[in-house]
Amino acid sequence: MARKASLSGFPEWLPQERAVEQHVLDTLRRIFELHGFANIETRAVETVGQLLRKGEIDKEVYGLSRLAAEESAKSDPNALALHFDLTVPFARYVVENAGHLAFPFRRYQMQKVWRGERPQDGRFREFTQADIDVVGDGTLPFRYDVELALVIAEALTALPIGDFRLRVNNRKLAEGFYLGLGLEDTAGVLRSIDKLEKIGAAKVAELLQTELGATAEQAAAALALAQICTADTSFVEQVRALGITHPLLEEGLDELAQVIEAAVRRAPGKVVADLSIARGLDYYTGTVYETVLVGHESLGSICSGGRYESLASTGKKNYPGVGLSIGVTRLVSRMLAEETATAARTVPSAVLVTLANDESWNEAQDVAAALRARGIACEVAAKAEKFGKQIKYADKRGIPFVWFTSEDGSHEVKDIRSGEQISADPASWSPSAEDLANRVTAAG
RNA sequence: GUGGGUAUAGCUCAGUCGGCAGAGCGUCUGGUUGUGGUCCAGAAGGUCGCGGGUUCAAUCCCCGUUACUCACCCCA
Repeated sequence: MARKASLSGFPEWLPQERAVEQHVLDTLRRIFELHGFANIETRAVETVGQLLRKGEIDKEVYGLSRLAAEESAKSDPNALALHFDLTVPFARYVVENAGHLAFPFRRYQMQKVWRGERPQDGRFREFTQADIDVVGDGTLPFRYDVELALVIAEALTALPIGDFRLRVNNRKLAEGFYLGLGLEDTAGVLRSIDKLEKIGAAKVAELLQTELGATAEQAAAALALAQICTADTSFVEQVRALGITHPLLEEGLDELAQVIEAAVRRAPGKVVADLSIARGLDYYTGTVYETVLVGHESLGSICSGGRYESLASTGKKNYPGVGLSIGVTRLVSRMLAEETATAARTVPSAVLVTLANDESWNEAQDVAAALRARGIACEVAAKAEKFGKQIKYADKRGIPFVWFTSEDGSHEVKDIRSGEQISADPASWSPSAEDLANRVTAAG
């Protein structure tokens, strides 16, 4: 069902596909709000200076200029560009509105973002992210790192996407371990470790020795750490068994253990401690999260995030935060391609009100109005075509019910899936709960 | 940004070793004086991605270009 877009990387869905995406967004919204997250929306545009504050990914950023504008200096920090994620705009928003927000501030945000990447399966240039973050004024209790993992696990469980694994690591743990091991270039080690799944342990060991000057023993220890992956807190013992000590390592072990301990109770089987998770560690300062769909690991992470010790700051003030971002478009594109979930109809209508003759249009509108007044989505046929055609109109759209009104004013409604036809009253008839809305259901 | 593959009907693809362009599915119309999905008949729909070259002749060969696609990079 998933089709190629005319412009690669800028996906557009058919109505039935969009229904699946909307179901995902509705579900996420419901779960996030059940956990008390408030919604905000930020503008699509930020200044270049704001977007590049943290890093050097400028080649991924789409600039914004008038067609008539002169070729202006790209380095102009006041030039405008489309946001490439929702975290950077959120950080700006927090600083700008700090006086109006109550901290810790928890928000969710579901918007399009843009990245000038080479598109591929599951990778887009325009896509939707659904973020939740909590940001504190000055300090933010670690407890939120635990809570967010649970909220995300609950949200993903509510989606018709099959099994997933929320893999959690902690940068302090990894960094402390490498420092205790005597490897100073912790970022370099992490970059190498990140390749573990792709190139294998032997190649990574080689890389660590040739490029980072590690000894064979140090490389082996670093690899041993990365290969630890447990569904409970037993990773702590496994790390200690490697015999490395460092204050930062202890702190990281304690934090990660808190997350896993809570997850074992509240989201059993969904969250694992995976010490090979290294991505994004550059900007994160503690907990890091990454999520894969079981059986679709090659799709990459569908939800990632972590702890920033200074998500935002202004002079004296510092705002630490922790958050995660769900790649809605990536997730939906795979759901559509694999048909793990499908929408029953191409339109919201549950009922098509037919016309017996062209003069009965007003009466048909009365029927439709009575149904709509009770929350039943319906539409009225435009022409008094043969009933066969009117039924076909409904069938092609997946509309389950067709309404007939006789000249004597009596009504009948037909379920075109079963063929069953019964007399009905527009003031009281209702479809079953499943047929009321366009249901999105997981494939069996 | 680097490297490989592909480009023919709305979709999935054939095809001509250079000589008027094909199938299946889908779409539309009719077959039923009114209750669909089957069946039958018919129709519409293509500058063979775009530009140039070779040739009597190019959708086919050559060059360029654009788009799509896969891998790398990076990431949701």
